[in-house]
Amino acid sequence: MGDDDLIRQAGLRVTAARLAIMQTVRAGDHLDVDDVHRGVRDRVGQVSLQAVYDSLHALHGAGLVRKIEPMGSPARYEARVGDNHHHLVCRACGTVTDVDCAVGRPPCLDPVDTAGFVVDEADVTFWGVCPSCQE
Amino acid sequence: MGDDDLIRQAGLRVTAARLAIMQTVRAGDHLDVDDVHRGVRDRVGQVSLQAVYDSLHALHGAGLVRKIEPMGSPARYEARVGDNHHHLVCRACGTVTDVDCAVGRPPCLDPVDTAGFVVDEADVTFWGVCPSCQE
DNA sequence: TCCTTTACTTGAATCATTCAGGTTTAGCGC
DNA sequence: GCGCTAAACCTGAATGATTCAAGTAAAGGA
Repeated sequence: MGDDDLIRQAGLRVTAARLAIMQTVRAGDHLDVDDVHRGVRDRVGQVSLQAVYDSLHALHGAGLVRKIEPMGSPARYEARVGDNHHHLVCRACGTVTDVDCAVGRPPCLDPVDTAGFVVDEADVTFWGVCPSCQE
Repeated sequence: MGDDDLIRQAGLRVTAARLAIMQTVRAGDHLDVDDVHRGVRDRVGQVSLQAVYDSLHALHGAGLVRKIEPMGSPARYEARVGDNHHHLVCRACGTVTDVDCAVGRPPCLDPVDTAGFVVDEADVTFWGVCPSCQE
């Protein structure tokens, strides 16, 4: 299924900007809003930053992109959705790397005591230093 | 050991503001900077907001307070440090609740493939709806 | 008690993100 | 294909947590 169908199926209108956002996010690696903006303009010409914010918000709401917000840095977006993967963030350079979960299945998805909460998402971030920053 | 010793031992100077911050954070429950500021002023009178920022930064760097930043909301601080506990955040009201980890020991602290990262912290946030917001 | 370093103060700046209002356009019904 | 309406997009300004800057005060070792 193409991006246009995915977008339409989510009840959103298909526009050149949104298709370009999907392509950019999919091709990139944990891009921030400016990265996405740049990628979109490379593909379809002038698009306002606000349109990128708005579209990312809509696409995120539809579950087509995932948003992560490592502490202290701007929001980043990725196209890998639905699976239960987590992130390694380098304290030195800020690089974000995907990592599958330790436990085979959603690991911490079931904390022993949920205190009555209805939990629908687990957001796991590992902090450390990446190989190239260890020197 | 009292807060003054903890602070001194971390190589920081002991001031009324910092003692008040420790007390406030310990007495409170995932307070944001304004909450801390208010609590500090209640204890020792006028203290600037920037002093609170600065001291929280220093105390956090020393490992005396923990900082959490749920996506989309201002930073919050808590006094429970060193143990491996995580957080439940309510999507509706933003309440933060402590939760011990599913696995007995640091759970996701060892993702199968660390991609060469030296991991020193795992930050786990569960998103859901709290009991009182479920109505 | 003195001195140096650290903490604190006031005031302004930064920057990601959001809000506001007006204009364009996707995509449905005719 | 034509027109309509809501959604998407635009420009421009505001917000708000956080940080920076430069000067003043005070902690704590000599």
